[in-house]
Amino acid sequence: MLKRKPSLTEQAKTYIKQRIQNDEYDGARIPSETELAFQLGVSRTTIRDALSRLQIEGVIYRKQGAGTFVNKATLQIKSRLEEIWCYENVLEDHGYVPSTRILGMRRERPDLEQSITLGMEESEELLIVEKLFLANDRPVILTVNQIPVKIFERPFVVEDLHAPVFQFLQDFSRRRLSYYVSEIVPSTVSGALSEALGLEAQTPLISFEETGYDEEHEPILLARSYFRDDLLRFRLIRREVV
Amino acid sequence: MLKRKPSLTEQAKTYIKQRIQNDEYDGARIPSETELAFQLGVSRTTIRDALSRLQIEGVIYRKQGAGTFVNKATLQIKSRLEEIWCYENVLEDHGYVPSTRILGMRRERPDLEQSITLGMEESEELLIVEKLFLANDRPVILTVNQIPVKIFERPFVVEDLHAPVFQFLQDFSRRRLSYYVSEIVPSTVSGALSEALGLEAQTPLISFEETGYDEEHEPILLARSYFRDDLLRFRLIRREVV
DNA sequence: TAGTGGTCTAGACCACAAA
DNA sequence: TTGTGGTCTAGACCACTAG
Repeated sequence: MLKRKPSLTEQAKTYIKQRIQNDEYDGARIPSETELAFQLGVSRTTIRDALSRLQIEGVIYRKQGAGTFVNKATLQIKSRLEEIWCYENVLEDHGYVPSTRILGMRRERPDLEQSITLGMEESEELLIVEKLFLANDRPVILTVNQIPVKIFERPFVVEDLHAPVFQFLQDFSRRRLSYYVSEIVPSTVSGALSEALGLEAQTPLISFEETGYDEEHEPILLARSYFRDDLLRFRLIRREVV
Repeated sequence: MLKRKPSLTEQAKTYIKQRIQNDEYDGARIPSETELAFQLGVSRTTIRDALSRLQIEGVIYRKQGAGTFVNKATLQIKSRLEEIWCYENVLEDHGYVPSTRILGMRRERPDLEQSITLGMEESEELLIVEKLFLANDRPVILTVNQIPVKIFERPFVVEDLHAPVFQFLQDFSRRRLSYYVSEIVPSTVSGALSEALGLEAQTPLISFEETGYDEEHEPILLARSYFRDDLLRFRLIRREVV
């Protein structure tokens, strides 16, 4: 019934997820693992693997002895904090048309903290990019990215910076962005920031202080992002342990 | 080598995690799955299951063809936002001695929004609890919990409110808190809040607006929490999809 | 090429929930 | 009691990495 490549598990996951999104399992109950295995002609282990991944995503939950169910509560959650990867998608999920504007690009020597965090020599330079994200042409997110110049292996122009950071790094450097460790910091807008985001001074807002790592778990970028929370809300699900 | 109950997977996970924390796998490389299976006298599937859970927790990462490695970058992260379950533990993780003070407890009629979110009748009442968390006797977190009175099945006194909410609900109601959906909201302190947390007015801070659900995915509590971010920082790991 | 993690199978038994 | 998900086994082959 299914073919190899992508993996059977991946295909099974997609199959089930689509049926959930099409509301084909009305009443929230999903067929049993044995039944699904028979339907797709794969082993129960493969189905269990697919369901486990959907469970991690929060799409379904299981009750021993009872069955597997669609998680209606979390189905509507748009931007789950842990899953935010590129802001364009977040804005789309909120129903906005995203666009970007490059406010500034320059090279600078890192300060002590930056050079330590990023493992740079003093003589190296940082590329600093200030980028504004707009939702339906209204400013919502301002990001400042700081990337060691030495990781680039191809030249680029300002227009290339409109692409999502991970895309930009993939295209012009030899390192790939794998994950961020983000710290949530409260602040208030002031000066240039209030102008860029179109907010009155002293408005409270949320910012992320982030370090981006590559697949080798080496830090490759520092970022600071500021959000207009009246246009954008972040949600997350908090559970007991794991 | 291992006995049943708790599950072999759970025991294997604990075994590996402890060895990681004791730094017994210096150089970051963990024995191969086959090797671990042999050492513990279980099947490779069991080991893989244990490792998968550790991977989800961010403790290890795997590279096909190369091996399994300790994730040094995330090992130091204290309060991962997704895993926050009770604030006492968060404070302990930060190295503080936690304590609590009940600032207020009263019953009120819910407003329209509250009654809709919690599925209450207009005639029902809400229990409202204001609780202050202290770290080494300094105020750090203020929470306001709102719980429908009808879910309680045993009487309680003010002292019982010092227990973590999930514990309190478990002991005195017939519903169990299963997870929160939290929204992150920026705000500034004012009035009673600034007094309780010992902050100057207008200091920016982070708050959570939360809805707590039971195991049946029915909402059972509303909460609002405010944090002093100079004493407490929240971190999270953001990855691509899942 | 050898060894690692990734995928997959077929089958077994257990724990739990609902009828 | 029946059927569900939870755990576990033994073994197979594939995809990838490193020496």
